[in-house]
Amino acid sequence: MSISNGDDAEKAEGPIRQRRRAGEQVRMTDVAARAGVSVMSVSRAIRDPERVSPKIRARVEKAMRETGYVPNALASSLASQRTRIVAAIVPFINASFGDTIRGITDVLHPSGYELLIGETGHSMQVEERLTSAFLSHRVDGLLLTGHSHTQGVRERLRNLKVPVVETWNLTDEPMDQIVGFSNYEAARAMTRYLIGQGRRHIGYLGGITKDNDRATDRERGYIDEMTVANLPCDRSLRSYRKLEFRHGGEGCEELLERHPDIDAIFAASDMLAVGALFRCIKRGIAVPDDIAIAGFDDSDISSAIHPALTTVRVPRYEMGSRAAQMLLQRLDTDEETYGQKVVDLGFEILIRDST
Amino acid sequence: MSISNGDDAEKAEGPIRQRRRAGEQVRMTDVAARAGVSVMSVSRAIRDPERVSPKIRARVEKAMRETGYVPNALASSLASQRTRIVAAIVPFINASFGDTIRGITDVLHPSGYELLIGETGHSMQVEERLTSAFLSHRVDGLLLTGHSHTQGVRERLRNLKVPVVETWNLTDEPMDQIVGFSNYEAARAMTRYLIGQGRRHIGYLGGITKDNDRATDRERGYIDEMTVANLPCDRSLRSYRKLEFRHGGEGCEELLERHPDIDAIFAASDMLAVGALFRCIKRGIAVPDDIAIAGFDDSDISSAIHPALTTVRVPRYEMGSRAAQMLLQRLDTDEETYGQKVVDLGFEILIRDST
DNA sequence: TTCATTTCTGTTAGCGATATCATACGAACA
DNA sequence: TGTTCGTATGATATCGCTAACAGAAATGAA
Repeated sequence: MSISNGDDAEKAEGPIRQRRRAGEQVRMTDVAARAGVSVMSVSRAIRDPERVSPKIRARVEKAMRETGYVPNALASSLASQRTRIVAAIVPFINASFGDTIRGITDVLHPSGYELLIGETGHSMQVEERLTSAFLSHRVDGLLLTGHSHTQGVRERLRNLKVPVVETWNLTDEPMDQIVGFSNYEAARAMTRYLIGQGRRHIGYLGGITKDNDRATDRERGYIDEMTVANLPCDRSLRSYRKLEFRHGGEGCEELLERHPDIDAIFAASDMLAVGALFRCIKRGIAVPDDIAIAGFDDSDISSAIHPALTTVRVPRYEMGSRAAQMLLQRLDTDEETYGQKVVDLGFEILIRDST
Repeated sequence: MSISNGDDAEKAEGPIRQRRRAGEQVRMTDVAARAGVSVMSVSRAIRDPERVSPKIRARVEKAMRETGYVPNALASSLASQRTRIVAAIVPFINASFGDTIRGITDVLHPSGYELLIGETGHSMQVEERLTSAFLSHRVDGLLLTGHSHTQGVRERLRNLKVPVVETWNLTDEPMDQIVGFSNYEAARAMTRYLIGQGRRHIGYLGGITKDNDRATDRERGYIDEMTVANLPCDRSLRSYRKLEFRHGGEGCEELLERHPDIDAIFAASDMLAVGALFRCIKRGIAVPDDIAIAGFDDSDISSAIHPALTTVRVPRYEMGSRAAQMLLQRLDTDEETYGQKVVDLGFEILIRDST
């Protein structure tokens, strides 16, 4: 029997491996040591303070303060299999979706969730890339805009069983749950209103419909209502543009050139409507006397301009907050307690001076 | 020496513990088994395909496809000590900061980074909360708006040694790095221009300065330039509002009431400027003949309205893309290769019809 | 007081990847 | 053909935390 000496002991331990560690990072172990308790007590003191004695809680809090401990959410998520992160994918980060995002965060933050935001630029390909990235990060839930997605997105979400809430439109067959309003019915309602005002030659100024179910449904609404009223709505009466002011002006010109006798323009976005309205004014066309102009979205500007814009109010903020609520209900309760699959928050036609 | 038998072995293993595992989640081990290689080969095939033989690469890719493997970024981040996530904190998600965010993601995404976005609503308290949350998630870098932050934020960032780039303003003493333009000089330049146009009674319509260095600096710029020119700029000539259209109208009324002889309004945001402009038109005040109106930001609408708005163009998109580049340069190179601490992207006075 | 419960606290084994080192395998050269 | 060196692959020990269980302490009932 040999008495092991220093050398042997070292050999027995094998080669010394040094692993890169973040600078001065304080771990839970360090806090535990300092507080003279086990790591589990620290973990509990942070996550569920009610379940440790006041004495331990106090010592842990002191130790955390003294060490400047910042919990590592990665390790926590890996061990607990939940990240407390929700991802939202929107076509564009602008004032409209900004309201929706605000609705989402106003609900998520108080519950301790963070929000990852992705912007597709209206491309389904990008949406698919973003989805994959977010799933890699193991988000607890996903909020999507609209109900048209690639097959790849659908499969991946189904496989990983991530709760999904779609927003900004309705459909009978959501991937999971959907909350919004009927873009189709809203467009029909506005078209019907314009017709009711005696307008007969109504042009449509819409968003680009590729990869965009909201734009598609709004256009369908316009076409269907015009068709029912036996009024013309052929391709020459419709112009598709990106949703920016200057494109509203351009689209307006295009319609006027093709149909000088047009007596109304229904724009599927306030940006386009305002662009068109300014263009009409600049060209000396009276709004609403010569041409009525209606928008969609009730953005800030629509009530500030002169004449104030007739438009569709949509529940931008509510779609976000409600979607987040629906998600949280499923994440924070143990069973899969579904609410309704489809939540219709409605819309409202706001009649102002431009029609 | 005892030979261990089955029983002993079982005893040594202790009680069997079942741990909750996510549903059908495929792990790297599963892919490795299916491909008949080690996990490290799978890891390398994913992260650095050049370093495995084409044969292994092909087998791994096949196995990944067949199993529908989705890499777990949490585990990866925990082991590698990098998340490939960058966080950005903005005061508000609107079109302006939307451009900046687009600049950021356009740079981050191609490099495989994701973006976490936080919105403060112009509250430093919220900024502090968000910072803590993001640090918990061990973001690799942080992009902040402006250079005024709470002491808590500064300490935490210093302790954890997270690279930070501030944006949308300049200062000689950034926390780390800063990229933007001088809000102060821009406001001075615009004020100087208005004075040069012969305006003498210039009102200021600014953002709320609490917790907002950009708003503060713009106001300082206006005041300093007016003072140098020996013109009045006392408190009664200044109105502070939230940056929305309707507040522009209200602010305009307030200034007109207090100073009916005002001959120019310098608004620290296009929203306010446009609101003021519309209000003037509605009240029959000629712009620019009776009152000149200047804005700040060159937002979309400023060139669409009539008369087109004189404003300050600021590098919204570039501030985002450049900030992200500066961050990536430090994250993706091994040494701490700093570029400049302060990057001035400049601004531009756009003279249009409203002045 | 004694025993059965309930409440707290601690021990241990992962969570799913990557870093590090060890080893096997060829190619290149003498 | 044997040796050397560089590259491709594999084994294993973490990363920092929490779930699950076990044991200790406190509480209550008899």
